[in-house]
Amino acid sequence: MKDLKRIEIIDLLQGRATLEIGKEICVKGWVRTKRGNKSIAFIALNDGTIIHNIQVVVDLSKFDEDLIKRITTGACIRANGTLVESMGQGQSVEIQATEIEIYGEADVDTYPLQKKGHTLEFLREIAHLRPRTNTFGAIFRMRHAMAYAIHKYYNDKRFFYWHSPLITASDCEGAGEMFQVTTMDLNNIPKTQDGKIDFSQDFYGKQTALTVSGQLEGELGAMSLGKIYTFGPTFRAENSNTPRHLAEFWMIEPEMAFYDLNDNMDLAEDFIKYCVKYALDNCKDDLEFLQNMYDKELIERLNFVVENDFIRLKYTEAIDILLKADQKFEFPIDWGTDLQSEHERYLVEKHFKKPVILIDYPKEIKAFYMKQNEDGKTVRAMDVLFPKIGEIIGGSQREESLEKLMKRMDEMGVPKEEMSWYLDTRRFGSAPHSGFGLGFERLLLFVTGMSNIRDVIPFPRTPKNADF
RNA sequence: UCCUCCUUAGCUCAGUUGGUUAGAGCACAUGACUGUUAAUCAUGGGGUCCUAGGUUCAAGUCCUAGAGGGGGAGCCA
Repeated sequence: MKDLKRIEIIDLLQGRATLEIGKEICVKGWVRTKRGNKSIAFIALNDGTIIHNIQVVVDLSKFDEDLIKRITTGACIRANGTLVESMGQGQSVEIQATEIEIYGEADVDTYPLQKKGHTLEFLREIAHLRPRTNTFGAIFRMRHAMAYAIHKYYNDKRFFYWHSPLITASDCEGAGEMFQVTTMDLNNIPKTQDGKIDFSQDFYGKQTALTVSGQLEGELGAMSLGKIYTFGPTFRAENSNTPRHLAEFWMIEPEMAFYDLNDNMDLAEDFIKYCVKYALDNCKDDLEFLQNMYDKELIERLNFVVENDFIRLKYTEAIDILLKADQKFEFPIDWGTDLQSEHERYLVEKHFKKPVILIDYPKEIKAFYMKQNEDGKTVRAMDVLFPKIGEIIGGSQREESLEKLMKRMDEMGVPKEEMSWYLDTRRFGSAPHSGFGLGFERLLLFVTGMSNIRDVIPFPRTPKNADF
């Protein structure tokens, strides 16, 4: 078989390569469908570079019958052939095959992917094969594009990519049950004399767990490099079984010195709009597919978010709106308690019909590190609420006063001794600063139009599921 | 974790009041067709009715428990 340099299908279909009709080329990829009759076969070939397939046309009189028979849905092949203008509808160019090699067959009786008709639930059970479908190809290409857009956005704004540790010994990073990390023999756990677990014999010499947030270490970066962001995996051991929660997810956490809450909101809004705009500009084919298959208003909704300002609203004002709302809620509206999902949805989807940034929450329902307002009752927190997915960002201006911060830690029972490294930021050269966390998969839910977070990460980790 | 719904062929689903041999579409196999687009047409093979108990002359169908999954809620990103 002639040794030709492989051309990626995206280059064939989008004309990025210098190609001419009549030239002999080579493509490699996985067979999506094969159809035809006694004398001719059409193979739809996909190599993952783009959602569209290249059509390989096979004149059966020129090929061994057994070879063609072994080319089935899912098989991987290499094909040499002449690039020609298509005689059929549906594609502009196709390949008239001259030689075909099968890299790997896919047994028709056991290969689980078919030409049609799979539910997202079924595909979740074969997560190792689902990237070969149109849907998950589109989603994971977009996942990459969003990750790239995030790095580009912050790099262009002179933020530094900062690596907070994934293993941590502080158990007060924020809300959330933690996954313990240990090298101790669980069948023979060392005990101290008073019968407690002796963590001094563990790998780090103390009790450790996977991080639930890189924020506290992120603040150390901001108080030195000025503007940083983290972008890495985050672990929460909560028994959450919802379409919006994962036990292992990715989070982006920018942290900025000299930013007050307004600067923080400006950044959050600009950042999300940039990412959505990036998807619109760079993922057109994948977006159109997802729109056709899953969400008829997807592109319209993305454009709407890019073009319209987010509503900015104080918690207290939100309570007033909800109290006057012409709608019955299951849960009572009461100043001082956190808003329920139904309340957030009312504000975002019914009242404003726009993304909403809620600020100045009661201090009792927010974390210890948030800057206290002068009213003594609220803190400079902000939650960005999106239609369908709810909270996509949570953040705040941080309390920079050592005295106020320590007082709040005492009130909330946060141990100051273990946190002395954190308090040093306030002890030495403290400064106003702010930051937030954006759930990467929740952003992906929004830009892909998917409705279950397990479908926007290759191998979802949830309670009772760590397959693959 | 709570509420609720679901589990029947490889996949998606139907299955009447508890009653004979559990059906369809797609997929697959064979055949037909010189250009298909989820190709079409004909024929054919294919079942632990989620699991374990129970009620009954008789259970895919009713009851109990369990497992897995969906949706909603809580926790949050």
